[in-house]
Amino acid sequence: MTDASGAVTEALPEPGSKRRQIRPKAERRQQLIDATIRCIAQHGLSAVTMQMVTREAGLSVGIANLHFESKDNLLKETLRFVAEEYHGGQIEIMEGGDIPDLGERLDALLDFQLGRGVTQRQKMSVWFAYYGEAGARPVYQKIVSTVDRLAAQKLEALFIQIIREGNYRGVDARELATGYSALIDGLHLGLLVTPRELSKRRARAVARDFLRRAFPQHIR
Amino acid sequence: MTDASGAVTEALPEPGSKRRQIRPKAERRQQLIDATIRCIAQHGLSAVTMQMVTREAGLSVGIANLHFESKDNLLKETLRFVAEEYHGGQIEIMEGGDIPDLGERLDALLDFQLGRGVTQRQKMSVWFAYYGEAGARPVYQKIVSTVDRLAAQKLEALFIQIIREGNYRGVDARELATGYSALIDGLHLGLLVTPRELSKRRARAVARDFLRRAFPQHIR
DNA sequence: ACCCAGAATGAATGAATATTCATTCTTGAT
DNA sequence: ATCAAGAATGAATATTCATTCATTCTGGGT
Repeated sequence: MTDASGAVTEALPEPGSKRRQIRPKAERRQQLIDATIRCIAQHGLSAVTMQMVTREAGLSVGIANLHFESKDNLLKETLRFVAEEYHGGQIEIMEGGDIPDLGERLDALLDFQLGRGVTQRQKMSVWFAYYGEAGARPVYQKIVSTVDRLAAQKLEALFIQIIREGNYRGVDARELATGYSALIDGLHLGLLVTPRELSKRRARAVARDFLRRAFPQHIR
Repeated sequence: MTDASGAVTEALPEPGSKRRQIRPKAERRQQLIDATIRCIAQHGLSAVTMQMVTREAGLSVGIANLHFESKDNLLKETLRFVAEEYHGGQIEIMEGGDIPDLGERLDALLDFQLGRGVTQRQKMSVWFAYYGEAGARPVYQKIVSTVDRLAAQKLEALFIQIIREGNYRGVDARELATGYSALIDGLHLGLLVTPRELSKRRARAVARDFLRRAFPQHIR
């Protein structure tokens, strides 16, 4: 620390800084997972290399195998993170202690699912990159299924409440929940693959229409 | 050909046969594309190698670069084939000279989309493997968009006919078409990633429900 | 002031893989 | 029979990449 400017360089590691920083394991893991997400989004899952990820994270190659045992494991943990972030967010809204009105809660859910946070190309890319491999990799299926099932149950429970409150007839909560989830997934897909044909705005309109047709008293 | 059984071995190349067969270019290309589809379905896009594909096709490694210039190109052509097969099939049904009744035509479409042909894990796997990479690969986006747009137009046209025939009110054909397509994509995804939660049977019920809610006179 | 546990580095290693091309083989025409 | 065109082969090559590990560095504890 013979730096003329003194101790100011301590807090933030400057961009060009080559100084070796020692940080706790948990922090490095997250840093690497974040870098992995960006790499997958930009280059595609099949093009991601360890060198790429560690460079993106501003770290050396060896570190990835220090904190995760292997590339395989890093990819697995990255999927787990994205899956939990997405489904966790949904579940929190659906349990929704902070939004008593059921119609508003539905709207908040829609906002989360097709709003800025999730719809960012980055996250969508990652999501579908893994889906693409899921057919051949049971590990990925398992990670997604686990969180998926819980979210599906919460959605069904919410729909049951709404059906009771609105006294809707001839509507099966379970079937509707399956349909709504599939619709959202399909819209994400459209936003990712054919962004020219499907704007975020229109995607929200389509999803809202689906809900309005099922629960006319609750939506709009 | 000193084979005791005579000239019978001529027609079909037997499984264990090492005899070099010369076939026209178009046939070999298709053979390689078919093998690629099977490999992607079984091992995932990112694990597919040229050796794997050519072995699956029962051919030598050099041949892939003879008929396609590169692995990249083989993958591109495989996507084009799958996309055209899927969307081509849909479009044929939607134009449907052979099915005059519009409700029946919708049913036929649904059959095709969630029936045995398309829903086979193989085809779905391939489909979504590419979707996963599409975020990072404009080439894939372009191939899919091209056929997708045409299918979307045909679907919209069909819905317009149905809306007119049924005199349905407050229904936007374009929006409904977007929603239906997204729903089908989402259901395919569910069948692929969480087959335990979503049976083919239930997927069809969900899609049918969507259509019935929009066009009650035409569906069931 | 000194130490050392363990965090971080990156050159080296070895395995995997796309692509090439000299050679061999097949087929249909002559 | 013979031949030429071009289809098919697969050993060899060059590259890319995950993983290892001997070494260096950091920062909190004493």
